[in-house]
Amino acid sequence: MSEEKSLNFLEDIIEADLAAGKYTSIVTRFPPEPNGYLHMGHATAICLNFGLTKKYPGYTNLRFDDTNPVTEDTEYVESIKADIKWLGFEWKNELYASDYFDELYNYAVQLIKKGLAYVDDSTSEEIATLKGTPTEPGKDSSYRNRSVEENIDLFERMKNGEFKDGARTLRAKIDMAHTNMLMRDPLLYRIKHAHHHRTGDNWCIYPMYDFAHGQSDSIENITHSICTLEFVPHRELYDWLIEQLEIFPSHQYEFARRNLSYTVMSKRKLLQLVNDHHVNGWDDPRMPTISGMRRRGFTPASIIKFCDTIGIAKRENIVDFSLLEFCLREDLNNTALRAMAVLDPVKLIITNYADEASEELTSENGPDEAYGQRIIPFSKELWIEREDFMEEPAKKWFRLAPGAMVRLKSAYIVRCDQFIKDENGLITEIHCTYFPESKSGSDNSGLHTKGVIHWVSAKHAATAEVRLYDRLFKVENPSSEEGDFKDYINPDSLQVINAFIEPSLKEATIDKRYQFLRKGYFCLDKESSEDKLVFNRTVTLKDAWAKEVKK
RNA sequence: UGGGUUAUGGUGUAAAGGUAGCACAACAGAUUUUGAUUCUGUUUGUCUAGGUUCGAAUCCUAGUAACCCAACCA
Repeated sequence: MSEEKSLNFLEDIIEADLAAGKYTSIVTRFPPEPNGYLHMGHATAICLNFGLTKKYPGYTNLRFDDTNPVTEDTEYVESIKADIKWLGFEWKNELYASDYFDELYNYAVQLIKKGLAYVDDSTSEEIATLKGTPTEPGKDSSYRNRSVEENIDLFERMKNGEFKDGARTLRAKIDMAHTNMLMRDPLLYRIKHAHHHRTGDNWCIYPMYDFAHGQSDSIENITHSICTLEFVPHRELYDWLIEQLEIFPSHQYEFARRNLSYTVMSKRKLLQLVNDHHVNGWDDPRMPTISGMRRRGFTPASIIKFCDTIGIAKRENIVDFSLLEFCLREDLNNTALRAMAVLDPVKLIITNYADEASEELTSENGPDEAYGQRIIPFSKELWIEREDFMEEPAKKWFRLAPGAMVRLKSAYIVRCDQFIKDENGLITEIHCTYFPESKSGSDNSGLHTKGVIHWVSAKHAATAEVRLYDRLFKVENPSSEEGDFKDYINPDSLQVINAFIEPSLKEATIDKRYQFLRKGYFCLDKESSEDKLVFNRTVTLKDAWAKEVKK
């Protein structure tokens, strides 16, 4: 089972570290901020961090980066945990940056005592002005040279709630002329009289990302702290703080976040889609959120396979949506139950079949024999797909057409004798004769058809609402187009129809996936009820005929 | 007039001086009681210009392009 696969750059680093004896096992962490729902981008990070400690000795912590109480909430904590579990990963410890608030405070005092941090009374505007720009150096704040005693006193009073929000900050004392903007006396603590989802009202000062993340990594003995590319400039500060505090040296490594074509992947933009009601909530099946994809019918296996296939690197990228669909179909093809449903019905009447007769036919349930068989009722009047009939057949057409024969899946071969149109030219009935000796499994008719179509017995059919989803955006990269990304929303991303389904589908359950023969993969939606079945289309089947038509 | 990161087919990703490979997509064909699946084959690539070398995606020099950094967000 030793399939040779080349290592990505992080695996290279880890194998080198392990080989050099730097570590005997590794510790990674997945550090979401509990201020929104997880999306496909997070899934890559999850697969990466948890995948690494599956492959190499060690473990992964789940750590909520909850240092900004005004945006964070327990609701998100719960959804994040549920999503990770659903993907099938297990964290070693459930931790919170807020668990370390006392330690972080002490670290800050330590820095002050070393003369490496100071309390600044400047306003946010003043700080911004003094910061300079990427091409111009900044200037020192006039509060930069306060004494250690004064700083200790002020910082303690900040903690005690003596000052209003924004009145003062604690800053590291590094270098206001540094070429790296993040080293120009970065803010370490700010005052926020806000209720925290875990620490309540214990604190009114909260550490900034840079003073919480690396220190939390260190406290947890994280060996490989993996984040996305935009944090590259933070690494210098990350290392500086660890060095000055003389704590466990965690190391930060950065990879390029994955982008998916025809969607957006930033929390901010996803939030807009929800707030402006372009979608129906975070778990709308069109959303690239984990919860949306779950509802849509994606399987954990397909998502993990996708993450694995696209790999990991440091360059800009937009992954083809079709690769995700490929991974999805591959998994679903092997696992989905088969059933028949007619989404756009037209009636087919078998003229030589007895009016009141019906019979029970059998059909395979899945991709192989292990799935067994099920019974499907057959009768004189059937629903078939409107698009499976062509009045004037195109070249290479081998479905139903006047005079043409086609196999009804798992049933009989029929020949179209005539069809009926209404006053608008819409075909309402297709009349066929069937060949009794062509019954599936005992066919001795000698007939042969190239086309096979699905059907549902009209008098036995159940009905269901079916939601057909398409890509959310009309363009590959909505964020890089001119104007607002919302201008590129696909107005036809959701189509709701009513379908006729075979009766066995009334027993469908929400944990199962179904292939509606020739139409795609579907799953029951959470809004489904006994009175009204609702199915989501997860993804269509590949359609070679549709391609033929395009030509 | 700064600093950092990155450039390999349409897309993603390998190749640590020695045959540019894999997957998706596209195209062609075979099989098929799902125009699905499966199978076979084909097309397409090393950012540019120089240099080193028997040999360069890889090393050197000079360019070019894209992305990130001036939130009391993470």
